[in-house]
Amino acid sequence: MDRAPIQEVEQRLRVLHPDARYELDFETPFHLLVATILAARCTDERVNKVTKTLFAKYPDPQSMADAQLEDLEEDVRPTGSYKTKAKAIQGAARELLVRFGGQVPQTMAEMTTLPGVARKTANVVLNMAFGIPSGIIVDTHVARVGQRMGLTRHDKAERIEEDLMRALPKDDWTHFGPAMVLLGRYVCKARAPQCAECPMDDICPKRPV
DNA sequence: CTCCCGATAT
DNA sequence: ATATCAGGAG
Repeated sequence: MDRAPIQEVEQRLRVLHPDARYELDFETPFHLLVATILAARCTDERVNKVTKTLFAKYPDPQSMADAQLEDLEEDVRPTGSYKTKAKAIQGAARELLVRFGGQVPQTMAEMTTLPGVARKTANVVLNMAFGIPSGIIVDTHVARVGQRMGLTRHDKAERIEEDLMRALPKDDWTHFGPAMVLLGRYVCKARAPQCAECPMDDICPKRPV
């Protein structure tokens, strides 16, 4: 077997993680947008620690737009790339105010005009905050697991997403991403994949990635 | 392709 | 001590 049957993978993921959600804490679409921008090359766990205090200080686009950039930088520092990220979340907050009436836009085209937002971030917000099947979340976990299981032979997120979207009915898109993240984070781990305990073991070609 | 940066696993 | 992890912009 050189590739796992993706429908079967999704079926099993449904059983294992029926309510799979992205693990970023948020109360509003704006919070999820900010949290996801901060999640670039950073674990969700660390983002949640940072956003807890961040959202207490800056709960909405207006307060974040008005913040001192230096304060923002200090607040998001533990997530890495803090200067870039502080600028991105403040820039995004200002764009929301100026162009979208203070609301997070609900289309891929609009979302990806925001600083710090490409397809992965846009998909997280559109899928999780609005329930819009804009695409499939492809983060490092989905990419790695997808490659190991032979669900794609590409290594760029956008191409991987295309392969997955082509192979899966739209109804499965929003579930598949977060469920694959869980599989990747706890079983099909980057460093030491736990194949012996993997529910996909019998259908996985185990490609080296 | 390089740069942005910090935390944890080994 | 050092490798590895985690997306987007320019």
